[in-house]
Amino acid sequence: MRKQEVTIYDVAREAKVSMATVSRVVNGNSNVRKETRERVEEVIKRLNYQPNAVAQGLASKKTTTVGLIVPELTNLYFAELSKGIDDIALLYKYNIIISSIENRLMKEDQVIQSLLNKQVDGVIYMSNRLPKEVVDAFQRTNTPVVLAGTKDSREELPSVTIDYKKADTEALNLMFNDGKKNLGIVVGDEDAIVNSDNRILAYKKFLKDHNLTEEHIYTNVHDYSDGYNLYSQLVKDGVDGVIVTRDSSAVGILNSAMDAGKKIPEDLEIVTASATQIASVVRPALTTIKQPLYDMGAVAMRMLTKLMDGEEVDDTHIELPYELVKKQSTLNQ
Amino acid sequence: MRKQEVTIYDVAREAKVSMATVSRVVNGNSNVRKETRERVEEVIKRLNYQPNAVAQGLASKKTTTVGLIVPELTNLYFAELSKGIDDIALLYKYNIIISSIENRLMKEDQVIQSLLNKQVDGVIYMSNRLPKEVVDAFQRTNTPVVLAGTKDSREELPSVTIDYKKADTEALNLMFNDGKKNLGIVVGDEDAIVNSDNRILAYKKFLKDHNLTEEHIYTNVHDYSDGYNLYSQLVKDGVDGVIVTRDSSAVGILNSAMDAGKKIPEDLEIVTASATQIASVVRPALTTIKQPLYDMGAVAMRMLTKLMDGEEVDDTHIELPYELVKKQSTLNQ
DNA sequence: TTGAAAGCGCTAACAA
DNA sequence: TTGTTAGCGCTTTCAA
Repeated sequence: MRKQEVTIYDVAREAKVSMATVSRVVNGNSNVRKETRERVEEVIKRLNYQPNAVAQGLASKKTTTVGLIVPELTNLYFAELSKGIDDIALLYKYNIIISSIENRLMKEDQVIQSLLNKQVDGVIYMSNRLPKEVVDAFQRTNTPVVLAGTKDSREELPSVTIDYKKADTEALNLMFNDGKKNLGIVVGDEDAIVNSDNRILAYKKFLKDHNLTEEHIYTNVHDYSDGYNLYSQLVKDGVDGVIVTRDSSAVGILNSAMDAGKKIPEDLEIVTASATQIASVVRPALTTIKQPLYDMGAVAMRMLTKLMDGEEVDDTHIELPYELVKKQSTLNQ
Repeated sequence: MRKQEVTIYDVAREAKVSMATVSRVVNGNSNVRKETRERVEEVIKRLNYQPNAVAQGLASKKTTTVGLIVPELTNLYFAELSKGIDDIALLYKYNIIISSIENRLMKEDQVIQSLLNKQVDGVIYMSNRLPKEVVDAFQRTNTPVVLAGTKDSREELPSVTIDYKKADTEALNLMFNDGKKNLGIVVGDEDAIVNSDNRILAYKKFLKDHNLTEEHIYTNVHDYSDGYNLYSQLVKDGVDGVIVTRDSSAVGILNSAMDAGKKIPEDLEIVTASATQIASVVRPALTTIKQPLYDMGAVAMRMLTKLMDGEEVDDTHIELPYELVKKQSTLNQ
C-alpha cells in the first residue's frame, strides 16, 4: 500500500474549501451549495481523487464490508448461495470478505474473530456445523449475523432456509407412493441441526406414520466417493429408495449403482436435496428437492443490510418455498 | 461497527507501559524486555484485547487483504483455483475480498478501483477477459497483480498458467490418432487471449501440419445449454472430434449427443480442457486436459505474497504441468 | 528497552 | 452553507 497520491486534503486545497465540505460532497450530503458542489466535483475528477476506504472505515466505524463464512469453496451449493448474496451486496455497495472453514488451520471461532477484527459490518454464515462456541461468539458481538441455508439449534440467530421437514416428507412420500417401502436417508454431518433436528426427525416420523420399522440412517457421507462407496451398503440393507442431502453424494450413489449394472430408479430411487448443476447433468437426471439457493442468499443478504442499518426486521426466520422436481431417478407413478 | 470496547490504550494503561510497547508486543517486535512482554501479554489476554485491523491498516499502510476477481462464482473451474489461493492466503494470514464480474452493474475497471480503494495489498485476476483498460488500470497502480489461469496479450502481467498450445495440440493429436479427421474447437470468449492467441492458434497450426482443411471454430459457447444447442451444428458440420474449453459446455454437447441416440466416442470424440468434478461424474466420463487448478491458484497466491513483500521474483510467467487424462469420451487407440 | 508524539486519511460534532 | 477541530486506533520515527 503505497503512500496515497491524492487525498481529501489536496482536493480541499485545490477547490478552496475545507476537508469537511469535500467529505460532504463525497458522501452525497445535501448541505452543500450547488456551485460549491460542482467546483469540488470538478476538482475530484481532475485530480482523480479516490477516497481511502480504510480511513473512512476508521473514522466512520463502518467498513461497508461483510464477512461470508462458507464450509467449502468448491461446492456448488454454497457457490449458488454466494451468488445471491453477492448480487445484493453489490446493489448495496458492500464488499465481501470470504472465509472458508474447510482448512483446519483455523477453527470457526477464529475465523469469526478474524472477520470481526477487520471490522466487518455484518456476517453471513453458511455452514450447518454450528457449535455452541460459534453461536456464543456471534451473540457476544453487536455485529449482525444471518444464517443462510442453516439454522442454530435454539433458532436464536436470524436465518433463511426452506422447510426441511416438509420437503423431506414430500420426497419420502413420492418414493413411498412409487412402492418403495425400505427407505433410507443419507446426510453429511450428523450433528448439523438441519439434519438432526429436521431431516432426520422428519424421516423418523415418516416411518412411524407409515408403519415402516426398518430405519436406515447414513451419516458422514460428504462427497462423491463417500456416496460411491456407500452404495454397496445400501444394497446390503435392501434399501430401495433414498433421500440424499448432498448432490455429489447422490451422484456417487447413482454412478456406483450404474457401474454395478443396476437400474435406476427401478432398483433404487434417489432424491437429492440440493439441485445444483451436477444433479441435472448426470443421466438419469436426479429427482431433486429444489432449494431456491440464489434467492436464499439474496434474501439473507437483504436481511443483513437491514440489520446493519439498525432497521427493525419483523421476521428473522424466513422459509422460502422449495419445489420437488421429478426427474428420472424416481418412477413418479 | 460499535465503539470498540478495549483498545491498545487500555492495555497500555493497565500494563503500565506506553502504547508503543503494546504495539511492539502485538507485532512480535523483539525489542521488548521479556518481563515487559509477559506483563503486556497477560493484560492482553485478561482484557481480551483484539487489535483493530482497520486502524492497523491506516497506520501501517498494509491491510493484509488481497482482492480476488473472478468471472463467476458458480463455476467449479474458478472455485478450484480459488481454493488454492485461499489456502495459501490463510497460511500467510491474508484475508480475501472476492469480487465477481458476472453482474454487469460494474465493469472490470470499476471493480478494480473499488478493490484499490479498500487498499488491498494485492490482486489476483482470473478472468480471461482482459480488456486494455484493465491492463492499464493494473499498470497505473503500484499494487501487485497476478493472473491465474489467464494471460494478457503482451504478457506484461505476472501469470500462472499451463502451456495451452501444447496441451491442445496433444489433445487434437489424440483424436487424430483415433482416426478423427474433422476436428473442431469450442471456446467461450473468442477475444480471450488464452483462446485467440493460444488455443485457436494451436488448432489452426494443427490443421495445417496435418493437411486438414476444414476449420471448425465455435465461439461464445459459455455454458451447458450453449453446448447442448451447439451439438446439432456439429452434426451438420460433420465434426467427429472436438476440444471444448469449458466443462459444462462439453457436458452439454455430450448429453445432447446421447439424447439424440448417438454414440460417444464412436460418433464424436470429446476432450474438455478443465477437468472439474462435473467432467468426471457424467457417463461416459470425459477425457480431459487436466489443469492443476488448485496448484495454479496456490502458486499464483505465493507469487503475490512475494510481490507484496517487495521480493524479487525471477520467473513471473509460470507454466505448470498438465495431464491429458484419457477417459471414455475418446477411443484412445 | 522504552516512551512521547506525530500522523495515517477521513468523519462528524460543533460553531460560525 | 461552510469551516474548525477533535478524534477513530493504531504504527513508527525519534529521542531518551
